[in-house]
Amino acid sequence: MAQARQTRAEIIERSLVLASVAGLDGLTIGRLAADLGMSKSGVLGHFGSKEALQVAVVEAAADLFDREVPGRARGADPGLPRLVALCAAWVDYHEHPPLPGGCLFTAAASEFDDREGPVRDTLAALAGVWLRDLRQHVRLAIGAGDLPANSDPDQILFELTGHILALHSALRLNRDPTAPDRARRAIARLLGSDT
Amino acid sequence: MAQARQTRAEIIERSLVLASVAGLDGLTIGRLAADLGMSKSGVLGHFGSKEALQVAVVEAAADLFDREVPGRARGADPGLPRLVALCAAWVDYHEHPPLPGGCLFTAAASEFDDREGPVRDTLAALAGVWLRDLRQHVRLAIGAGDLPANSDPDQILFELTGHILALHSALRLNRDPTAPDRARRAIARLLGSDT
DNA sequence: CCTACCGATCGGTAGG
DNA sequence: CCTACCGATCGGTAGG
Repeated sequence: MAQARQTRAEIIERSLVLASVAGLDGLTIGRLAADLGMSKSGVLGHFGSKEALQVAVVEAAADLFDREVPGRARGADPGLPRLVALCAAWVDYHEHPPLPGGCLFTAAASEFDDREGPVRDTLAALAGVWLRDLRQHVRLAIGAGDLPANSDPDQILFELTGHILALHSALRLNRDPTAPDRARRAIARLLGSDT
Repeated sequence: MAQARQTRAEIIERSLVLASVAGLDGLTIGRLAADLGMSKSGVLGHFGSKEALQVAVVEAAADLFDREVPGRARGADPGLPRLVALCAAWVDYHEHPPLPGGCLFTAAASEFDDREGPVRDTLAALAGVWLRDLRQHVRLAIGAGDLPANSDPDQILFELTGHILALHSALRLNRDPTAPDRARRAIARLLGSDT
């Protein structure tokens, strides 16, 4: 039914908001049902279990990320220009998060990194896809001479993710408004475009 | 009573282990009581509320961090040598965490960064103390000519915490054994001691 | 999608 | 520190 799909989309949308603030565990069927004016079993019927709901929420967060970050950099040429555009969109996404609790990925990764199961596996797989995308443009940039020939792509990715994680932490824990500019400066230095 | 203090210490010790894996919310009075062979009210009596227990656990995690990181760098001279020693101990602490779930601070900060209340306040205050300590040695290093005179101490701290957060993420989510060396390399480059 | 319900567990309290 | 208990809420199921 189209109606069922619509209801499912509404559940996911609300789940993204709740989970971004309270975490994927803090997201409860009861709270979700109350917010949506549904019964608990009505909510659960769309997913089967809380764990399946959590996986669906993580996948929806990935779709959101794809729209907000790669989606906004798609116009830039492959290689360094695309890498720079991706990083700019990535910082913007943290500076102006589409969800009230900020990047659901960053929070969920920290929440599930010590557990086993499908939620953790989904998070790790999606992070892998994103890093592979970035790595490709790092390699193209090196090949084009836009990054030093002796650059280590994985070292660049390591430091890049660090700058983003520092941004997330400085914004949310320290509420430091200078963090986005610090992240942009760090990234510019890393990618050699600070000249 | 000395016995009461001893019991409290045992509760905290067990709490550190449980919370490092399950988070400060995943830490429950019932599980704690069962593990310790106590009643729930016996556990709760030492703290008054779960929130007070969470604050006590965060403070105990700070004591642990102090022993493991600043405590091991205390022999190095103030300024760049101390800064380098602090960073080396910081990476070691993540590579060989004293708790099974890794740095409880990093996990708890992410868990509580969107909430209000004493747990969040305690976490933010302790992070502030640690950054102030680091900042002092960055400044001394600049004053001594061991870091460029035009260095921005807070930018260095931002990038430093990023490298550590990237280390935490790479170790725990990606289970990447090369992460500690990547963190050391990134830090060496940041502090100019990679020559 | 609903009502009605399950056993388990939550944080916390009363009273000793 | 205990027993005994509270109301609330958890994820989930039966049956429609």
